[in-house]
Amino acid sequence: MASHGARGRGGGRPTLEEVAARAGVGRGTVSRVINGSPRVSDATRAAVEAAVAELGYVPNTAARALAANRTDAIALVVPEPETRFFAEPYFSDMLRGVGAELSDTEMQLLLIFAGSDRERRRLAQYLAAHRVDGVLLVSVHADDPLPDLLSQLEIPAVISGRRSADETLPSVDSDNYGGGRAAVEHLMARGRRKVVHLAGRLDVYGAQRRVDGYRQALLDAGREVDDRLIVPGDFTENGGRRAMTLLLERCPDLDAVFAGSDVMAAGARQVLREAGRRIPDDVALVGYDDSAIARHMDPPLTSVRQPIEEMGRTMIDLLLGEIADRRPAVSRGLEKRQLVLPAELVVRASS
Amino acid sequence: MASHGARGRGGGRPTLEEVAARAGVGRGTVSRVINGSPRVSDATRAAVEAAVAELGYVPNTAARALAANRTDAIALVVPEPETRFFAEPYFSDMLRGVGAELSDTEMQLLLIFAGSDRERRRLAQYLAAHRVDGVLLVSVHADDPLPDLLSQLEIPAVISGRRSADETLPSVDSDNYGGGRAAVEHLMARGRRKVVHLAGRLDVYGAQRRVDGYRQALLDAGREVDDRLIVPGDFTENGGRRAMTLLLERCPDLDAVFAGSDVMAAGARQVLREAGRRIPDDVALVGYDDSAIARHMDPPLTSVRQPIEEMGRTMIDLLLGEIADRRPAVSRGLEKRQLVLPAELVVRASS
DNA sequence: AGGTACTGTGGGAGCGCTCCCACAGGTGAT
DNA sequence: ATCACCTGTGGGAGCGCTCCCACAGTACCT
Repeated sequence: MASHGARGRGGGRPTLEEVAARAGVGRGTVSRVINGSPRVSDATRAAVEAAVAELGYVPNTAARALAANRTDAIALVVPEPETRFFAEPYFSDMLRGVGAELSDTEMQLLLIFAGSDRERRRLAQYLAAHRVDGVLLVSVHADDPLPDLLSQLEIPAVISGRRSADETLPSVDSDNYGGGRAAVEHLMARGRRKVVHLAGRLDVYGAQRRVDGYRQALLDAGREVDDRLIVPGDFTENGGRRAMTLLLERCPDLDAVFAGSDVMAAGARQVLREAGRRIPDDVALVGYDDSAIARHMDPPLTSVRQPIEEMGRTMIDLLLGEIADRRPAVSRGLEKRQLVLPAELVVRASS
Repeated sequence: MASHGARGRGGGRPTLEEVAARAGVGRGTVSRVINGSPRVSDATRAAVEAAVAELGYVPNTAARALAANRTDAIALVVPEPETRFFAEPYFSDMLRGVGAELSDTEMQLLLIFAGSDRERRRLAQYLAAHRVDGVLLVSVHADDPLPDLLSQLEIPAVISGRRSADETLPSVDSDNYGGGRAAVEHLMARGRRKVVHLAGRLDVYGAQRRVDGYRQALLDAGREVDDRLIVPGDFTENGGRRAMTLLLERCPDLDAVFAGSDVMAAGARQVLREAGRRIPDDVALVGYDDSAIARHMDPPLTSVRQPIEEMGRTMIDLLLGEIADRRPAVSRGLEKRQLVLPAELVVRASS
């Protein structure tokens, strides 16, 4: 005459034990049903599921984490201040891909910013406490200590892009080389004779690869590569302006510019306008990233699109694999752990 | 002769027990030191802290959560699709305030989107599992079932804004009434004779309060309020255009418009331009939100600023209080649980 | 001297799971 | 019939903490 129906007395949540009692089975059996083990007869499974439904049972995550030594959570770590995170579509696209791929899973996603030193210290503490099963690291700089910290703590991790040609961590990159090639081949196919390259920061691996693509496209077409026509910007609008100015000086008869980012292309466009060059009539312009800037530029900018959302999805796949691999003490050896996804040229009016 | 120095054998992390052994004290004492209990002598505390440092001890969160029945995590729930989250400065400001206030704490912040039905079901499951100690609910609609779910699960929660005049949940709102008043008083002080109001959706409590402020400012100045000069838009640019058109019809000699949001003000501006009214010469215009739109409008828009970042900080304060209150079985009664922060008029060239 | 009341400390019990060993009962080979 | 070997099941042990009771030691009152 005390309690009544669903959940026992005291407002506490039902436990495995209570479900077991209700279903007339043992604790182990309920656990097996909850975790989808095949070693349960259909009749028993049905009985347990009924009891779960009646009691409104929800597993206690903390207890599970303690007993099984896993958290069912992964972190998306953004080593940038929040402002950049909100400003750049890169991150929201990535987040969408990650979220989509994760929604089929029981895994929980945590978003962690590590822009300031203080935040980084917190993060280190957090990782040391093993509060996540794995980490997704986006936008890593070549000298970032985070990747090393992660492997030292033996926490599964996947990075977007890569730090160098011989990246050791599992990674998902886009084909910067192919993207660069495609941009330049497109410009040549449009009949452009003098294609110059406004490069990104050359200490960023991806930017370097775009340069390689630029080079190879010219060579394959039997043209010469003039290193003086490859001028690095710093990924900013101002850098794009400076580099473009230099390029115009060095090569007044250029008729095509391949820029390593849309933002730099925007800077270049201003300089070209001021120099009286019409786009695309006098000079064709191609950017990189296919960001909002590209679509809203006047004229709309041809740009190389990276499949960021898909990269996010792929990173999750890789990471879940890494996590699964580490559960039994067998490492199934190194499979494909560095993936490269294709980039795609989006042609608009600027070329 | 087996292991060496920091952390024992087997790569496992050190436990409380090991720290206790190392420091030559009992388990309970170490726990007390870790949790900052004052009931420990200075000498003992120092010994324990040394052992902690030597072993690189980090508490196991899962064990703590299981034993103490808390998670040290709170969730920021955004009942919107991710796109809106990234598009509106409101959320990033809020997140900044929340993050700042939380960084002094051990609390972890989770960001959860609940835009789609699917995401909502996941969230419900998540909350039922009590995976967070508390919830911050931003941008709640009047008919949202989430607040009720939270109180049913007895999870501490704080909402931004409020659903009605008699909001039951702890909440942090900004002074929409005062903001509306300030806008209108400012327009009258500038010598405007005919101030009309382009209102927001009237089923949104905050929008309603802005109308109240508009009314009262006029009444206090001894003017009449004509309800036909209060036209609701729907917070969109188009809605602003439609409402403005109507207002011009009803009151051709208006010389000031108070709009319930910057976006609607932008729509109103277009209609005014097309009607040949100059801003601010013929018509003064004031918006609400002080968003990026306001700063970039031509002319820059006078607007009412809400202290969103501070609202975020305050929400955390309230929530942490709620959580703390629920730990001992004493409810210290209802204190100030519905806070209202002042709004501030930012004057620019449009008025 | 005995009482009362603190402070500081040790360690048992228990949080709700998972893991795994033990074992019953069935099945098919020898 | 005997053995080997499955499938399905129960339940003990233990994950690493917190909570709390017990108790030694000291201090200060009567």
